[in-house]
Amino acid sequence: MQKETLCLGLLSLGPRSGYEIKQMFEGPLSDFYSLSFGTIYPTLNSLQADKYVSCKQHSQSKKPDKKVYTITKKGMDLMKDNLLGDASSYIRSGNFGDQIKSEFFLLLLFSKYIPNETMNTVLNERVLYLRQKLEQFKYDGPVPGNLDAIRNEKSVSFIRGLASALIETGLNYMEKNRHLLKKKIN
Amino acid sequence: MQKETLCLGLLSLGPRSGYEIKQMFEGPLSDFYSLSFGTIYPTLNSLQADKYVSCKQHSQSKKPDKKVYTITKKGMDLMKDNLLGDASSYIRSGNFGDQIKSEFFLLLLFSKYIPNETMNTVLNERVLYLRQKLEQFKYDGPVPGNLDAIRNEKSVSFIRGLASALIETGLNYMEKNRHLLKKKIN
DNA sequence: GATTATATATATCAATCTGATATATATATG
DNA sequence: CATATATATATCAGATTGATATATATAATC
Repeated sequence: MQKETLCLGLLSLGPRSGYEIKQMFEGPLSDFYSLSFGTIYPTLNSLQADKYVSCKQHSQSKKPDKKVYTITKKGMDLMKDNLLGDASSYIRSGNFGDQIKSEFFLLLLFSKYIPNETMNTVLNERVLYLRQKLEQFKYDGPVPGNLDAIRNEKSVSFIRGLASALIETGLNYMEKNRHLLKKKIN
Repeated sequence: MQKETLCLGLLSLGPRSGYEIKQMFEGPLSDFYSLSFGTIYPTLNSLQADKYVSCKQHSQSKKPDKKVYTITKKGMDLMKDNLLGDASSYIRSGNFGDQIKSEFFLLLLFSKYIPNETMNTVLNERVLYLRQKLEQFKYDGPVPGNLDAIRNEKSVSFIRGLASALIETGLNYMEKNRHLLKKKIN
């Protein structure tokens, strides 16, 4: 999916600044996708130049102006067109997997060259992290204002349910099978 | 993990060409990590220049020479040092998650702007893909020669078991809950 | 039998993206 | 009172990808 479509999609949930879009990537979207500031800000500028979004500058005494972007009708149209195109490309591509870079799995793969105590800590920290993630996905209380819209999306309940189920399976598997990883060669 | 450490780690399983390393990323490693030719070839050249690997040129009548790299003692030492450093960094970083870019989840997220029939195909193809993946992870028969070594790593049985469990959970969840995604706004 | 597609094999590079840094201030923490 | 973190935008060197070039063998399709 193009960065433009993704930014428009997030702005379709309500007006937002670049900083707040980044917060969505760091927060609820962090397990599925991310873009850096170096991509977000130039993308918003180019979307504004082409009238896909409008921008209101909120001067905040002494802090840099907060630029709040609102998606336009033209922007909504482009977003829908692009999403349909992206879905069709996804289907045609034959590539239905996700792009993953997992430091954790690389460490597992080469674990025989890593001291047992170190690998133990790696596994313990991963388990702790997953437990935290599980809580996050199950948590149903209030969230900060700028993250509220995404939380209320219907598709997001489906995704959160899926993520919770996957993490629970992962945790159970690791508890039952981590003894298989003992013993290093060197 | 640095690309150098990763390439050395794969060469520690046995001598290999750059092309064969790429095949590992396309095959058994594809769900955990990947590097492109544009990264692999220059990395191997620099590892060779610094004597971390040696290289034997197998001239094959009319095809480009196959350059088979073998990890040296110096290379094994660097690999182990780096792996220990990487594991320690992983622990200290506080960042225990994986880096993921999932076109599928983005399409789910914005599914209300995508026609029902299109999303249906997206979900069907994803399910088909996951069923295939599951078979792959459970398959215990013979694999092509250059992929044999990684298959026989102890840690890989742990990883394959985990992956199978996760995919099964994902498939079950999607079967039971995909009805929740029906109905689009537009 | 001819053509097309796929596999083997390395190499290079424009375009893209990230991670770091710069700038400036407010607020929380120790 | 000093330090760290959060808000907020912007930029860019360096790293990475995805595409392309080169060359041939083999398998599939027509």
